Amino acid sequence: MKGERTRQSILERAVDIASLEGLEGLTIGRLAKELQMSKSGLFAHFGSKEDLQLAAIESARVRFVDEVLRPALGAPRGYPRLMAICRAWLNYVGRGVFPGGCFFAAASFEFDGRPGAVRDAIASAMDQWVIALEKAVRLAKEEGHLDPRTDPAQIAFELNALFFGANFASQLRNDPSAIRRAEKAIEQRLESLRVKRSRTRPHVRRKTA
Amino acid sequence: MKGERTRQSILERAVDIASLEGLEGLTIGRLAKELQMSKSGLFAHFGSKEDLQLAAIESARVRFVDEVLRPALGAPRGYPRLMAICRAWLNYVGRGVFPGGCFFAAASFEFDGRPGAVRDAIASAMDQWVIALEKAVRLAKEEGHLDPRTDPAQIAFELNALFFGANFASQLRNDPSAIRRAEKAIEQRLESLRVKRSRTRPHVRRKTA
DNA sequence: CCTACCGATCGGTAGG
DNA sequence: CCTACCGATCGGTAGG
Repeated sequence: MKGERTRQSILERAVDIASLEGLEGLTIGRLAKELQMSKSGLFAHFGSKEDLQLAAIESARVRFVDEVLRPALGAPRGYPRLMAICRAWLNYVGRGVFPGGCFFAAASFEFDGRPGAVRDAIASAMDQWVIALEKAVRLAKEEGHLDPRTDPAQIAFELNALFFGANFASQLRNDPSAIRRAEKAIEQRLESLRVKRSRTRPHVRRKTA
Repeated sequence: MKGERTRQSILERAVDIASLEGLEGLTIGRLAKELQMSKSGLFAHFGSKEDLQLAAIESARVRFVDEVLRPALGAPRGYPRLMAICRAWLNYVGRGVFPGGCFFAAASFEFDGRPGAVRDAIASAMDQWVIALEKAVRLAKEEGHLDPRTDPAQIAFELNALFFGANFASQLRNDPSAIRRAEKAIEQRLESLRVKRSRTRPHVRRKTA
């Protein structure tokens, strides 16, 4: 369908603009002009500005999963996969997957003070991401690569915070050492939890409930 | 002067709105309506919207210093003062110093993709803050409270990242454990650098240049 | 001449 | 996907 191709090209541009200027700064008129379309022609693909924002969030989520998370999930389960996810994230900002840095960091801080469906969609996407991080930590623990006392939710919180810190320093401050600093902090934090010698039975336990 | 009082009350409201809806979401008409003033009456205090935004940033900076940084600087130099700053920051989000969480976190992520004077002012305010954090770490090192190999810029980066992570989790995800998680991460990180026994000469060195 | 506003309106653009 | 529009609101300024 040509309509679907047009819709996808609209959303790709919308996501790029929103990563730079925010989901509210994304206006129909501006988007139409950049795409050399009429406002109403563009708008025929979406019922409202809110629908466009929601579709852009979903489009950004798919791009993030395809470009960052999925490739990293190819690494061996446990510590290597966890580090692969972290390195993939740090790479993703500098690589320009979104031109304005992390779309979701920008969207999270833009909408955390507003109610509504857009905020809920951003919160849901971030929940999925943090849960994916927790899972990677939990698997590393279950593989016997991390200290059994490791709290996956705590470590996921800390990793996510360091990602935000890297995005901030590299986007606002243009600090070329931002990525290295975050990488160093992550390596040191995970190393502090690492179990060096391999256990006889790496799978310590399975969920009982 | 009555004019100055009016200007200050405009800026206080402007800062509160901007912490919730962003510095671009802050509109003259809305601000005037909330203050029960005419737009033009309000506008007489500022030359342009950009001037209003710049004045709001400065007002927010003064509020932050008065409410967060200055009180913490009363703590004894070194490790106690560093921890006081960190605890003051974590307290500041939940205490509602700004109704939408940290004004500067929101502003940083809003403007990191735009050029101009507003972005520059936000970047400058954040530089001052990160430099204050670095100084607190450096003083703790010089007092002999932290490992002499401690890199103040690295630790300031990590602390700031954890603050952003706490703001994110508490504002967007309404996670009641956000502050505790950040506090735990900070305590553990600083504890890992702490020198427990007091030295004979706590002031290890002064800058030679 | 000043300040601190007012009601009304400027040229443009928003979402629809 | 278009032209042709709407009610409203945008940042900003007129005269009084």
